[in-house]
Amino acid sequence: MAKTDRVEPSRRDAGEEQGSLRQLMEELPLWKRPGYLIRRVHQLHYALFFEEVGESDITPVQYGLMTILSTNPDIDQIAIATKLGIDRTNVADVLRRLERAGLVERRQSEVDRRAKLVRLTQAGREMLSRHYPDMTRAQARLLACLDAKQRDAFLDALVTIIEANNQFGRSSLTNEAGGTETKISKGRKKRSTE
Amino acid sequence: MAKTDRVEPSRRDAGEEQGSLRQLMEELPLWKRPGYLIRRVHQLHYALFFEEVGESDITPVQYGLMTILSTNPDIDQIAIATKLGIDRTNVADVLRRLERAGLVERRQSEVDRRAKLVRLTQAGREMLSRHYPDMTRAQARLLACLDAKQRDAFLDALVTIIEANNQFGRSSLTNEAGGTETKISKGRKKRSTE
DNA sequence: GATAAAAAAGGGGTATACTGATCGATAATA
DNA sequence: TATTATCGATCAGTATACCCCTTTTTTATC
Repeated sequence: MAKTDRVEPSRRDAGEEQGSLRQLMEELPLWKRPGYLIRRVHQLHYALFFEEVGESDITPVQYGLMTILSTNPDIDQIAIATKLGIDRTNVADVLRRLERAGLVERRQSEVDRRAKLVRLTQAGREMLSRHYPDMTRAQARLLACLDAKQRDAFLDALVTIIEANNQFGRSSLTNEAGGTETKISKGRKKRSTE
Repeated sequence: MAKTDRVEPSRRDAGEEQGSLRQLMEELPLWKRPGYLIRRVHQLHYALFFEEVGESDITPVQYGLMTILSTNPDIDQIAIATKLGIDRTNVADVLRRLERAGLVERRQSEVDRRAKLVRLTQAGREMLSRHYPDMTRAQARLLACLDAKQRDAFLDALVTIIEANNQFGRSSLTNEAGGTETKISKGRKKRSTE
């Protein structure tokens, strides 16, 4: 980690005033915080994905969304959000870009004129197939440093965490299974528009 | 096609046209893709962080940046980017918000007039201390579903992955250790501005 | 059938994150 | 010294991701 980057190495004694905070940090530095580590790994996956799939201008989220469409044609945007685990407004953004690229098409549902049903175009299906090996390679490279047992345990832990916490956030899966009203955005505090 | 919109779970047989793609997806569906799972966990951590620390309008990245400042006062922005593992342009964005909130202050370095040295204000230090328990609680809650052994293995795997892949992305740590010229944004493909 | 509740989509706003490019200051070299 | 290369910061642009709020349509209730 190399404590002394470019900044003067000896410059650390300026933190006198911090006092107890300093030792607080030593108890639980960044590299012990799961949230920090997960953010880093998340970014690494993005970088690997772009390196493997990059020239197609497709992002991991877009690929994931199209994966869902491939097995769920004519789905509406909220159902996509639920399955993908992202916010519904974000789904609309992603779909707009995919539609602009000609990879999906949206049309009004005749049954429910509020809903817009989405499906892959032929180009979308081809894109998905063509880059499937690339996507898989990106996934594999990310975990290449772990042996099979570690890898399984790691994926297991991720799934466990998601299932144990999926009541949080707008993108939870709760609104299809449990019909209680205390589900969406209940625990979120507002960000105070400032 | 277009029968049921809203898409019931049992509605999977509509994917006739996809053919081989469909079975491709069954081999490696979303829930087997580490990148997808990590994104979900990343978002869950954000949600938990906001639930615990939320009323302060502080984000995980901002808290992490201030944590670094607490042990590295008078650091420049590129050094922050290296330590935090984010892009340097993003550091500038985050700092701008923190400065606006009065939590950090920037001043020109006298030694190197290109550099702007950053440090916490008193308000920043207080904020960091005050919400330390909240932040810790958010971290703990995320992994509360794992037992101690799983937790250690999980954190271990995260660190392993980061260290094994840290040559990717603008936010890598490589440019301090290895002095070769092939380091930054070498493997990235451009996104083709469309 | 009229009214109220809920659902789907969209608009507006903000934060994170990265790319490419530029620009001023410093360092290294001719 | 003058030129060149590099470094730190910043700007413009884009994508992801979330919030709140509104509009339109549907469904449920009276």
